[in-house]
Parts: sequence; C-alpha cells; structure tokens
Amino acid sequence: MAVTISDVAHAAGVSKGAVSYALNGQPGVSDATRGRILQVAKELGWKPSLRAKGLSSAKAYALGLVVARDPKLLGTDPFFPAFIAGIETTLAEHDYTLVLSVATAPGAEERAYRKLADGGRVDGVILTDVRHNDSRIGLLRELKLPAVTLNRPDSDSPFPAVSMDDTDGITAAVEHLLALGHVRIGHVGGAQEYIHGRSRRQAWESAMAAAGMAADLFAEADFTAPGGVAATADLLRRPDRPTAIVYANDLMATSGQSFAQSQGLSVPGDLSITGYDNAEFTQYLNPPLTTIATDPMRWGRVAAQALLDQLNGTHSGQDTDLQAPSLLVRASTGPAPSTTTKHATKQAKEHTNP
Amino acid sequence: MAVTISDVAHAAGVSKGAVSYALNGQPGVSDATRGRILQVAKELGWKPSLRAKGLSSAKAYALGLVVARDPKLLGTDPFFPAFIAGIETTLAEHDYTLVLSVATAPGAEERAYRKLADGGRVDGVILTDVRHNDSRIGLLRELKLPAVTLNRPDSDSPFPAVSMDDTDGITAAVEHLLALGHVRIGHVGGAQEYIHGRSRRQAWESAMAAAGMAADLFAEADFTAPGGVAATADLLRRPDRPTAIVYANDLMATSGQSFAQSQGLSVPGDLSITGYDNAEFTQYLNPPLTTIATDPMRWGRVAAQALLDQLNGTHSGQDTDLQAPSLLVRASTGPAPSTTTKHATKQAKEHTNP
DNA sequence: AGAGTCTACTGAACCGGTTCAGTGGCGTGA
DNA sequence: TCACGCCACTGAACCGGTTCAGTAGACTCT
Repeated sequence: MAVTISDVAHAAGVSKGAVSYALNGQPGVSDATRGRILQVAKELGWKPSLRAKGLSSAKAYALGLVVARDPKLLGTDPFFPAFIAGIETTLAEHDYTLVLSVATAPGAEERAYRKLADGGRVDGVILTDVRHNDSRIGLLRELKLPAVTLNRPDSDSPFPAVSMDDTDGITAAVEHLLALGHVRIGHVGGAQEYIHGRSRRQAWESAMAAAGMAADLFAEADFTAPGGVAATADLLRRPDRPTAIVYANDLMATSGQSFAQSQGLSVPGDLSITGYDNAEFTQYLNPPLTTIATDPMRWGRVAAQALLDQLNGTHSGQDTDLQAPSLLVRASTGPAPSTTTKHATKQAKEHTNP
Repeated sequence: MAVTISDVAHAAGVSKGAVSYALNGQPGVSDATRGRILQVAKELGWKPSLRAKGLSSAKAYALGLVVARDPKLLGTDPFFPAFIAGIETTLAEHDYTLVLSVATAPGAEERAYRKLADGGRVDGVILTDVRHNDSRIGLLRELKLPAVTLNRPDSDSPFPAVSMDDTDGITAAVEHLLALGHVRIGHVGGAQEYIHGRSRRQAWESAMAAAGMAADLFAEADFTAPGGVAATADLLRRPDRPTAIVYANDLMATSGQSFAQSQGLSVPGDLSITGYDNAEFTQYLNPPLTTIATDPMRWGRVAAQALLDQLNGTHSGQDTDLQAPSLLVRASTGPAPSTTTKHATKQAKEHTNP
C-alpha cells in the first residue's frame, strides 16, 4: 500500500490523471505514454487502492450474501458451499469480492442486510432461500440495494430472478416410483414458508394428480434431520402408510431412512426413499440414496453474473432459467412391496431381505 | 448514501470535524453539542460511508477467509459453515464484515490472498487448513497482511495461533477401542500435507505405542469420501486386517463404513469405526457413527476475536488454546470380534448379527 | 489586570483515486 | 500563412470521511 498513483505519476513524469487514464484503458493518452506508464506502474508494483477507487467511483466492488440458517443445518447442506464457489468463479474474473454474512439469531437477518447496505459495503446482494411473501424484498427496495433472487418470489419483486426449476426433478421422482408400482407415495416437505418448500410439494401433488392418485400423505418438516424423523414417523403411523416417500431434501431423506430402518423397515424393500440435492454423503448411505442432482455451483456462477450485469446496466431484465436438475436413481428406491409384506412393520426385526 | 457528514454538519450548524468527533465519542465537543449533533444525524438518517472512512483511516473494516477446497468436499464438510458462523458472531459486534474467497483451481489460492491484500480489501485474514511447511505464511508476510492461524504451523510463523488440540480426541477414540478389546486398530489418515492430518496420525501412533501395540495399520487418504473408500479397502486387504479403524474425519469414516458393509462386514460386529467432526448426518447413519465432537463455531468466534485484537494492537501475542473436543460414543463401535469371527469376511454375506 | 490554561470548536489538509475543464502544440485545409 | 480542430495531457475539484493546527472565549491564578 506504499506506492500510490502519485508515485507512479511522478516516476513516469506525468500527472495523476494520465496514470488513471492509462490504467483504465481510457482515451486521453497516447499509446507510447500509456505503455510507459503501465511499465513504470509494474516496476513500482503499484496496486490501485480499492478504497480510494471505491470512494470516488461510489462502488464497493463487492457483492453480498446473507445466509439465514442455523449453522447446524448449514453444516450439512451441500448447497451453500458449492453455490458460493460458483459465485467466486464469476467474481474472480471481475475484480469483485464476496461479503458473506451468516445470520442465525432472529432479527439478525434484517440487521445483516442493513449493515451491508448502510456503509455501502456491497453493491448488490443475492437473495437465497426466498420465502412466501418475502419481507426482504421490501427491505432491499427500501435500502435501494440491487439484487438478484434465486427463483422468482411469489410476491411482487422488481429484481431479476435466476431460477432452477425443481418441479421436473420431483415429478421425475414420483414417476419413477409410480413405474416401480408404488401407489401410496408420501411427501416430507420442507418448511412451506420457503417457496422451494412449496414448489416441491406442489410438484409432488401435481404428479400424483396426473397419475390419478391422492396426494394425502404429506407431512411438513423444516429441512432439518430431526424434522425429517418426526415427519417420517408421522407418515409411517398413518393407517395406510406410504410405501415410498419423496423428501424435499437429502438431509431429511437421510434421517427419515435411518428412522424407518430403526423401526425395522427395509429400504427399499418396505419403503422407497428419494432425496433432493445429491449431497455427496448420500451415495455412501446404506442403501445409497436416490436423489435429484442439482447444480448449485452453476447457479452461483449465473446468479453472480446476473447481478454484475445489473450493476453494469447490461442486464436484460429478463429472468434466467437454468436447466432443471434430474433424477439420480440409486438403491434406496425399489419395487413396491407386494401386499403380503404390507404389514411387515411388526416382524421386521427378523426380516432381512425381501 | 445521500446524506453525508457535511449535510449533518450544516444542519447542526457545526463543522464537519465536530460531527466526526461527536460520532466517534472523541473529546473536542461539549456534551450538549454532541447530543445535538447525534440527534440531527439520527433525524437525517445519516450512515457514515464505510468507503470514506476506510480511505482516511486506512482500514478496510473487513476480515478475509480463503477456503481452498474442492467445492464437492466443502459441501459435505460441516466445519466451514459453522466456523464461519462463529466468525460472524464476533464480527457482528464490531462493525467488520467477512470477505470470503473460495479457491478451487491450483494457483487460485495465492491469487486470492493477493487479491485481498492488494487493493486493501481486508485488514487481516484467518488461515485455516494449515499445511506442512505452509507457503502461505511467507506469502502473508510478504503481503504484510496480519493473520491468525488455526493451530500452530510446523514452520516458523509470526502469527498468533488459535488452537484446538486433536490429540485428546483421537487418543480417547483409541483408548475406547482398546477398552473394547481391539488390538488391531487401524488409522485412515487425512492428507499428511495438512498438519491436522499429521497430528491425528501421530496421536493414533502414540496411543497405540502407549498401549504397547504396533501402529502399522495406516493408510493415507485425502479427507474425501472416495479416498476413505480406497484407504479402507487397502486396510481390509491386509493379511491381519484391523478390527477397528480410526478415521481422521467423518466423511472418510462414512464412506469407509459403507464400503465395509458392502463387503459384507458388519459394523461394529466385524469392524468398529470412529470418525472426527461430528457432522450432523453421522448420527443418522446405520449404525450411527462414534465420532469426536468438535466445536468449529467457537473456534471461529475466538479466531476472529484474536485477529481483531491483533489489529487493535491489544493482542497478547500468546497463542490461544481452546478446549479439546471429546469422544462421542455411538453405535459404530463395539467389542472386538472373537477370534472365531476373525475370517468373517468371506462368509459375511450370510452373516447378520454376531 | 495581565498572563496563562483549558475547553470547544473551526478550517484546511489529507487519504488515493476519478473526472472534467482548460491548455499548448501540432497537423490540416483554404 | 492563418484559422481551426484535434490530440495529449495537466491541474484542480471532488468523493466523504479523519485529524491536526489554530483560535476565540471563558476561567483561573497571582
């Protein structure tokens, strides 16, 4: 930080302005002078101060991401790390950085957005985990903070969205189970407060309806492992318990599968299970989990680019639709049990393989 | 960003300097004037610009964290999210933010540190995943970037360390297995390039030596799931295969356990397994994993505080030692198999419970 | 009463860039 | 040859804070 633009200007025998023009590829200096200035700058090891640059150009050269999740849950969710890695691949090409906030306590989320906006720490934010009637949209509007949302909010939003449809994946999972002969296919949903919790549920409902089946085996959970256990227990207690359950994420599927097995059910013998996300550990479960392989890295890359475009004013204003993730069949799904094994629950401790 | 310090000064009928003094609680203004200034500032909704502040005070008001891991691995590692959440709890109290970089490609890591240092984007960094003879230490020195390391590097480092001993946990795991009658206790180590890979291996060796046992059943892996499979396969192929394996992290333990089961081994009947980290999903495995419960959130909190102290000049210069994580016994460990089941491998397909 | 001290405040310089109006020199056309 | 336009560059203002030297006025002390 020792060498400044003035040092370079002096060493090259020109004014500060000339150096600025030379560095930024703007007209106003001859090629010869430009070359000399760049040469001198290089020799002196000049790195323009981001702070000074930011002050005069009123930019922060940073994007913000506020993650409002319980760190416990965060730790097991494969989404964010990969998503963030995707953001970085885009930012690495433009000299922007990512400012990350983790807001766990209630109220901390709004404070985090205000903190990012107030001092002008970031030029825009990426909004994840969009909720039903998400209050953050109004907040960001108030703060005049440009944003991009992951999926289109169900309330009015002025921000471009980068969407990755989750309908196709869930539909494919249901159809896969139907093809295996399942009829009673349940759904353990994520918190319905989230639009991805809702859309996955709706996809399950629609797919069931399309097959002429009732979509009554629903239990709402919260995307967490204990929630998955509770919801699974709920479904398995029902008089006509499901022979297959479509979970809204891998973590619930994992804990649900584990719970079902602890109750003496064989997976997939008695119960087929599908997850969502394709967390790496799911292929090491017993049995490995059939799941839906999303591409959070790509999502991050595209979302960051969309936000940068918006900041540059080069964004089309259109929403971006990413390719829908597809079903990855592994061993946690199998043929529906024949009716004779329907009451297997009680004897299942002695039961090994169907 | 509309209202500036000049607006406030004008509205309060004082100079810019007075406003600055009033806001920062510095002497130079009477209590009455200070009150009036603060009042006016509040009414106008003035938020001092971080950029301007940073320029004149030569601070970035941000800390940096560079994560150099494969995003796939990152996605399953519970460490970082919780660690970052811990950093945030500290930063939330001081108006600092966290700048996160994910460096996946080779060479990207050094570039990331340079990027953070060059423009003066951060005031200091937290160094995680310290390696043997870590080149980053020299790099940070060259960049004159203050830092804190997680655990004390094995090369000369001028930076304070915040350490969480992993010897105790591994020792406890080995002793737990010894108490269960195991003799051939193997270790699947993380990449020995990392000092935590080394220290865990050494802890295992020492604990074995202390019990008078040979520590020859070692296989090096890389902290990834496929690596865990390969190392496990290696150990199980050995003539005197282990009856218990201590893994250097949960991900390898998970995949190792899954692999062993796929080979027909019962866990813990034929093979006991311990992990490290206490990732949330490990309690939903079959069987749930015996592991070592670390506290990455606390680690993050303390490390961030240590770095801030260092920036303020209030750091003692002493390393900080956090409480060592302890063993969490679950069902993946059990009594050593009797000698009759020693060759269980071949017949294991027919083998259910011991 | 005069000197000295202290408090409360002002004005200006400064941080390190960007940007704009202004200027000098050169080439061109009539 | 002179007027004109254009290019290349300079100097200064500016972004919004911090900080320091300087000063006016009140108070104390002898």
